[in-house]
Amino acid sequence: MDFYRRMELVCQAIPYGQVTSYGQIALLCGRPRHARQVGYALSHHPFGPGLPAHRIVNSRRVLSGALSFGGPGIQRRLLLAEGVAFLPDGRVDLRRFGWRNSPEAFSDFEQLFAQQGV
DNA sequence: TAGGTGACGCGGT
DNA sequence: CACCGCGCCACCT
Repeated sequence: MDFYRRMELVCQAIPYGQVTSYGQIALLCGRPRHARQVGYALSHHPFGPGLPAHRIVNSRRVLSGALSFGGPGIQRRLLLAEGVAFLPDGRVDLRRFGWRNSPEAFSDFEQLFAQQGV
């Protein structure tokens, strides 16, 4: 499905050391209200290696997919390795590491999708 | 075809 | 804030 190919393009655009949410990925894919599908795809769809899925957290800033990275704490370790800091309660500090998308980002992705035929 | 299931999110309390 | 209910939607029985 095109949605998965769009997801791959968007996820690969998440900057090193930054974090975003399932809903934001869906939005950038041009599919509002598809946050659950992003989560579904990450756990079922065979994306190639190197897809930075660990940079995606839920809107509560919690690492909900811990068990899907091969064990508890793996996602946290990957993020710490790229310099992402956590709050005392264990949640991600989105204020400092959240991926901010400029309004132009949406049209930029639309252009990329068209160019890629998805 | 109908019903259940989530790596989710928002609005109300 | 935290907690809870409800809406969401592609997939899989």
